[in-house]
Amino acid sequence: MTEHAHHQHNHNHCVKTAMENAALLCEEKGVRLTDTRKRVLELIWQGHEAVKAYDLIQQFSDGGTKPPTVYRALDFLLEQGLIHRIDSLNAFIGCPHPDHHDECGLQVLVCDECHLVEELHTHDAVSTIADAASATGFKVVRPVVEVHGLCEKCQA
Amino acid sequence: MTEHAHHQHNHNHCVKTAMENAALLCEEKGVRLTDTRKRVLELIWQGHEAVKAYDLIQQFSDGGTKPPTVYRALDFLLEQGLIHRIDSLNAFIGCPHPDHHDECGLQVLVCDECHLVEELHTHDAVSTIADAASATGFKVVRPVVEVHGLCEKCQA
DNA sequence: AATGGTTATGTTATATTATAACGCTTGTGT
DNA sequence: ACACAAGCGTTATAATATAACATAACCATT
Repeated sequence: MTEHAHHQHNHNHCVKTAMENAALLCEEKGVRLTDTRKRVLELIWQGHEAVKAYDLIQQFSDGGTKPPTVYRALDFLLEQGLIHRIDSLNAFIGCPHPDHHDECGLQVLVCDECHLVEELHTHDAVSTIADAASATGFKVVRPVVEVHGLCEKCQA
Repeated sequence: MTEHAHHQHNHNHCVKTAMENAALLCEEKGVRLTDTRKRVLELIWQGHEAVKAYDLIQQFSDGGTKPPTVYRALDFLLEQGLIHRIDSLNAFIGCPHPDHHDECGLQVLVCDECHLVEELHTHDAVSTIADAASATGFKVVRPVVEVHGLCEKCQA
């Protein structure tokens, strides 16, 4: 059984857990999880698919929420490690375990069909790459692995 | 000695080789390396740093070259494997070995200071990740590794 | 509860990156 | 020469993201 059985799960539980973790983490760090930030995080957690910034903006029911507001919230959430940015999609995804910050960088499987994103934590792989990098004199700061392909569902 | 001694090398040679390889490859594949495409490839090969699309556009001395022209050339060069797109930078880099298409996906070291990009080919790492991916039922199509950090020069 | 500093948000404008759509030109095979 | 496909020019616009400055909310200290 993998960490994420996406097929058939009570997603409300995912959202609830994520929001609780976020609240705790911000409490601990002494940073403020304001309404806007909370709202953006909730919207991102509507599913396990990566979400685009302008989709978030449109989902604000008030209709008056402007790009900078949302981008600022996204920046905050990124800084706190509550979400990740998927560069190859220009999109954002909730982090399921914002508490332990990752030594092995960000590793994600990205479905090209449905944009489902699942995290990996293959520590071996990244240390192999880090070694290769160091061998060339490069100082590794932030390894990112984005594996594109098809999720189980979309392999129909 | 690594593949790229960036510090002190005759870069004209890099460009020349790249252009020759490109010509050969296109010949072989029966696709046309037109003037625009050649020009864009040359401009990208002005250095080993990733180059932004709009910088390319501005570097066309005629001044009349418009975005679609350059983006079409970039699309062509990407399709032929003559360049790579660095998602985390929205930028492009020449591929030093467009002839053998890579089973281990794209792996690059990206300097956050100077945007120097160097390719890796750590086959092990990617197979480790691919295994982990397969274990979750994911079908890997295109693994991408972008390691951010500091190149030798920029570690001052 | 007033004061003042810091943090967060609102607002307007604009920068940056990329593509759609359409018509013309050029190349290629017959 | 002809027809078809591929490439390019041109205009407009979509999609993504940030700068700059004004206002408001928070909160620590008086």
